[in-house]
Amino acid sequence: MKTRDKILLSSLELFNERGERNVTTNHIAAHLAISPGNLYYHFRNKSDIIYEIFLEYEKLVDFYLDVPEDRPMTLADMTFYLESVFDGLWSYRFFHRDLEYLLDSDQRLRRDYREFTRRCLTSINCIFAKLAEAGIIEAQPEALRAAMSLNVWLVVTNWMAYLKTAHAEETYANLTLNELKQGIYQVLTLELPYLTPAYRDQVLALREQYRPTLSDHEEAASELRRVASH
Amino acid sequence: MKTRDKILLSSLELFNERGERNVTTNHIAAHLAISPGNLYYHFRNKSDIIYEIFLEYEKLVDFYLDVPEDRPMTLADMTFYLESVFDGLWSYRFFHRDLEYLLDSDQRLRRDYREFTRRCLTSINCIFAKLAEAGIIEAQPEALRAAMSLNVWLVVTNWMAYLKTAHAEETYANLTLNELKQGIYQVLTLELPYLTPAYRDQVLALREQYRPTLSDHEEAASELRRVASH
DNA sequence: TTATTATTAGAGTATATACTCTAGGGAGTC
DNA sequence: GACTCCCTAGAGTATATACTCTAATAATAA
Repeated sequence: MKTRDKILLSSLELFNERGERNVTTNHIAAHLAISPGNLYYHFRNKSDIIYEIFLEYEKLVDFYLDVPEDRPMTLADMTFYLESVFDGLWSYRFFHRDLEYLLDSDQRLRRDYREFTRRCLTSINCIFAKLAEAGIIEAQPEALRAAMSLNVWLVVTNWMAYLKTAHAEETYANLTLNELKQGIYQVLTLELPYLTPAYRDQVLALREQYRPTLSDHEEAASELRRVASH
Repeated sequence: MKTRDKILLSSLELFNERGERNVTTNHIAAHLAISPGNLYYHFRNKSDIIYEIFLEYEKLVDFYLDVPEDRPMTLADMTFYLESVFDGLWSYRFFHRDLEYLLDSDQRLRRDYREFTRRCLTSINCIFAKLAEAGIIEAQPEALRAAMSLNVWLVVTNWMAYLKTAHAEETYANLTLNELKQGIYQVLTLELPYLTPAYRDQVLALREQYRPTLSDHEEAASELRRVASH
């Protein structure tokens, strides 16, 4: 693998683990066992690394949220959207953590992120529209659909912060993808009142699969203790 | 005013304006025209300043969200809760911005904040229960009410970040309290499907008062241009 | 082979940041 | 006056951080 790509990969890994604020360019270089000079040969500065990582993230989510198909939407599609979005969030989880600072230090990123948000909101809106067409949820006036979409966005992008600040017992490090996906339960809660009788039970069953349990966290905790005892 | 209080006040002001990450203890001292030594005479470190500010924030929100009354809840009460919570969020807006980092650097704060979140969620839950008792919203099973409360929390605590990252055209500095309160529109959107016919129209009218308009932002932008042209 | 270009090492630097230390001023008390 | 206690100034420090510079090495083209 090219050094440039290794830098991006390691940066993402370290950012996710420790938070962007706690990871310096020197850390990244040391982690790769390369010199700082080498890192700066490939990237002008830290912002450039972050920006490129954002572009990957953006591409991934844009790909996931693409709503091209002429066929009606199914529950499986909706599940796929939800799962994918939370996968993306997990893979680039450092990003939303320090978002405001990142956008303040890089105007390109601010501009691009704003457009990214706009596209995501449009996609969510579109998904709701197609869910209504498919008879899964009741059709709603455009204004309400827009407000609902925004609420979905808010819940999705804030779910991880909630887990890390309010839920995690020890440090946030032992957050798992499974716990993160319990955000799907919250998103489906938003849809609940709009479901058509024909699909209500199916969606309720789907939602039940993501119901938060204590077990995930307990597993993580006992795993930690196990590891620590060695 | 005592120096100690001045430090807390200035810190809050600077944190809110520029973000905690961009405000050093030296900045705070300089802003007050006191020496760093003086600042460190009153506070052991930066974390202690932040912690004390959090205690104020906590006290304020606990006060706002108190649900003591034996009398049934009214729409006016609900409006008060919503307005107050967003006022609090505004006054201490730096806090949620850097929340994760702050909690990572101060275990006391992490513990207290977790309890704080729990209390807030309980209050929201309680408010929903009393709204149902008062016949403003339909009664819901406990599990659903809990999930709804959590969604309200997620929307409320993430609304500002959304505005600052996705909405603001220039730097986030020109965010206004008015814009922030449009978050109430989003919260009421969550309640919409659960409203009883008796109150539906009233709540819709209330919600309409917080409908996002472009005007707030345009005003802020034109104000900026006016100021800049001098 | 030679010339050129791409990559890398690693020492080094300017700046910032959180925080310390010593000396002393001012106000009240004996 | 002398003593004490609270408060303050301000120079200073250890460390970290983003980033630079030069020289050398590997890869490639002529």
